[in-house]
Amino acid sequence: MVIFKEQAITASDKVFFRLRKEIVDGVILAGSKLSETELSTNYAVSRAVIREAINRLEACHLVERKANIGARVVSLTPEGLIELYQVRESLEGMAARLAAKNMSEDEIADLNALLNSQSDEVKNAELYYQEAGDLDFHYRIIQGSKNAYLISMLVNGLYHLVRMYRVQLGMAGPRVTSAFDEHKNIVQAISLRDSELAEMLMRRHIMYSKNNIKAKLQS
Amino acid sequence: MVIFKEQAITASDKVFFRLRKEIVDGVILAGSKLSETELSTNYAVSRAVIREAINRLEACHLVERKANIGARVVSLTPEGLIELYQVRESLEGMAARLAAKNMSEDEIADLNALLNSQSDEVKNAELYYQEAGDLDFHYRIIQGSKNAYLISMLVNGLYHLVRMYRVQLGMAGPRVTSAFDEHKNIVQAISLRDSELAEMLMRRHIMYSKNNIKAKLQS
DNA sequence: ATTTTCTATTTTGTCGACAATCTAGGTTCA
DNA sequence: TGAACCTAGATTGTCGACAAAATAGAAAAT
Repeated sequence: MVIFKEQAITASDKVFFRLRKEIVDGVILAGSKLSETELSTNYAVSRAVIREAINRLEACHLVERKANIGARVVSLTPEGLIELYQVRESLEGMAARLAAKNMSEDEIADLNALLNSQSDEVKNAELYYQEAGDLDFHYRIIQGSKNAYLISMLVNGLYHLVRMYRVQLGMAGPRVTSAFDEHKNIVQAISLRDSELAEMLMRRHIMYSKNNIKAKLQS
Repeated sequence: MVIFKEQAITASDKVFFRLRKEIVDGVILAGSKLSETELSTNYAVSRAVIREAINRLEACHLVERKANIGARVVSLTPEGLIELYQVRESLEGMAARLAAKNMSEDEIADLNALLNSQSDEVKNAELYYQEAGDLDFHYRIIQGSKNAYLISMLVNGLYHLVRMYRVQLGMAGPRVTSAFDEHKNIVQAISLRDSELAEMLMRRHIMYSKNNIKAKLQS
């Protein structure tokens, strides 16, 4: 299990993490207004740290802010989802390409081990896979790219939005096993250091995932 | 000429734009420390707006901040340049693909007109092209993708860093004419609505550009 | 009745001051 | 001599208050 631990140092960090979690999980509703004064009283902290947290949330596209008016949690739309996955396809495709070049043999071995352990879960139909397992897989590829911008944009930026769509649209679909097979093929391409293939497979994988979630959205 | 006008509403906006410009242009040296108190006295503004501006600069990867320590302007390295162009290749490739699908006929006509006007400049060897003309071309493709995330990440995020590398490495190379031809081919692919080709050509174009700037870096 | 204008209230933007943390320099101890 | 430890100074983080702008509601005009 890849441990991606963000440690909160300042009060602003804590509030940022907390707000982000509540937005992703839908505790704070999509589209709702974020009042600085209200949050500062609720969280027992000054408005300055609330403002800083909101600014950071804006930077990862979780809230939209207008000058002199305020900040709102983004609302989830079919168009937004498609645009998000287009960017994912592009960035994670590149990540897979770079991972095939830059991952160490040890990291690749770990990735294979992860897949094997997940294989059992899939056989036992533990739906747990979709949520955490899928994220874990993608995180490792992204980290394996060794590209700081890529990692930052995806991990700190877009992935929370991806999770927000998933959580709030209630993803527990029947795509578990097929996604697992796609993961296996991607890892194989990386093991062979075939960067072209790795990129192509990853792009397809995300495309399928987009189609799946899109279908859910229309139902 | 595409007008991409950002209007400053708050004091924080003004300081952000100004700091960003000075960093990109090298007025504030790469790697140097940004002291909040010093900046607040120099710019005759409170520390709060300086902090907010610095946070925004961090979001577009122009400065790096450490808690309780401070913020430094990023330093330019060969590795950073390569990683930056890898992301550009990925994102702008996707932008070209989407532009081929989503640009209106009018927008494509404008793009062709832009290229024709630039053609004269290139013949007359007005080096002006490289700086503004190239940016203008790429901006239009990005906007033509109609993907809000893509636009935001590139225009608000990475492009200032790209310009920082260009400016501070003194780009005025002999790549003007060949880049122009590559632009022409990309536009042609877009005109034919051939999204696959448009993406591929854009990726190659950025790869060549990377190799060019990398060669400069080593000289 | 509808629209416009004005006013009161609320919300965001900015400021200066205080608290917490880090940095640098010197001192003490082995 | 060198390393660990303290102390003073400077820097960042946080706070509460004021200024400026936007919103909502009532009053006035058509």
